[in-house]
Amino acid sequence: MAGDDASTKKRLSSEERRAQIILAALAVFGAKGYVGTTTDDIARAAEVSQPYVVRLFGSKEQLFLAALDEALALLFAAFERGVASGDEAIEARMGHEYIGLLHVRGLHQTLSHAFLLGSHPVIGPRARDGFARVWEYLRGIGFEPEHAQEFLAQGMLLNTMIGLRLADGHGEDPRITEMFTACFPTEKATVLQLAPRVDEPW
Amino acid sequence: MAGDDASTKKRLSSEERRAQIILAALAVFGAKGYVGTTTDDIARAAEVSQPYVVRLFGSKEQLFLAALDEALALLFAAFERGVASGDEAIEARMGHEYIGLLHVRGLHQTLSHAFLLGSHPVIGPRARDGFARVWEYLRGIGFEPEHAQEFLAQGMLLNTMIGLRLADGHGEDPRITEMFTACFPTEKATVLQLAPRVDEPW
DNA sequence: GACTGTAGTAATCGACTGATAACATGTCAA
DNA sequence: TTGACATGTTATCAGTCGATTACTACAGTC
Repeated sequence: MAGDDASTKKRLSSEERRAQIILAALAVFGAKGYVGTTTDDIARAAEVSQPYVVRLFGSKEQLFLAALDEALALLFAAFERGVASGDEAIEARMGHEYIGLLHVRGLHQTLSHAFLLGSHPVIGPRARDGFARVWEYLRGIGFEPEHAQEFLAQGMLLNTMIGLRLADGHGEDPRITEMFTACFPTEKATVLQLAPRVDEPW
Repeated sequence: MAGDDASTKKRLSSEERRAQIILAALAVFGAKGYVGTTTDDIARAAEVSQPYVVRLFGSKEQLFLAALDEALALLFAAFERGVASGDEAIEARMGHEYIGLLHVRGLHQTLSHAFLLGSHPVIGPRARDGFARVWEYLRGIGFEPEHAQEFLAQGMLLNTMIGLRLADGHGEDPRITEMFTACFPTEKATVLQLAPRVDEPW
């Protein structure tokens, strides 16, 4: 009951601090987008000063790239777990792992934002490569093109529902309730529990 | 060969001007996002002054809502055409119409951006309602929940590929080429021809 | 052919934001 | 202990942007 509360200012190694800031950046970039997020937003979320965020990563752009890399690394790690785990069909296992990534606040939405930045001279190429690597991975573990396409499509639909904060309409709007039931016949409770809500600051 | 070039400044009714600015807004908002777009960007695209854009719509936020409404209206009009037209399976007809909307520059991406603004106090609710209305429409014309979900998922995947400017990688990156072939077995040429490119200003 | 309402612009401003510079503080080896 | 480097902050600035104000000019009407 003492020692590690918010008021305790502890010095971290730059590596630890970078990792912490990247997680904060995923949450904020996910909620507000690349342009809509200020470096000060992220600094507050990570409980450091704004100039320190800029200095650790060089620029807001570089920070976003670091957050994108982290999101993709976590995504591939989840896929690996899906491949390794047992029982069900592989599509179902991978789907479960993808939903489980909702534990990482803002991950799906940061990916979505990156995927909408195709025109950006720096972020665009990186985002395209990340997406192509996902395709490559799915094909590599044996997905036929049609299955890879179907898996990606379902993933993009989940991303959209998360980014829209649709979970807030579940139980209020019958159309949305029906949608959740149709989209997540077995995982609905999990998604509703893990999905970010509109009233969250990020 | 005379009279209607760019240098000819013609006076329009406010209704006509609004319609013109909304089309410009779809293109620019689609390419740069809500926050990333300035009212001056849209004003230049529509060849009017920046203050006039603000005055006609009240605020940038209201302008985005108008652009979102227009995108949804065009979407439902396309769906109506898909329902009415002949021959193929209804899913295929609707899909063709959705791809045909690529003629409206920025439409798919503006929708995608709106769908990522779920946390926005004003835009979020409108975007959720728009999405729910799409679901409602699909169900209303006879789509079973599973088919509606599949149709939406494929649409979100198309949106993602467009927003990523993936078409630029076709022919260069074999992974991307394969993806297009898998995702658009019959419509690939159309999509590649109509898809916006990275080098477009918007 | 002046009157009047609508279309449209130029000038400007306050708030915000990413980045830089200068400074402060903690930690660890010798 | 002390130096020296890495961690971290305060102060500040130059550029940008949405919005407001004040002004101009065109078109139809009586």
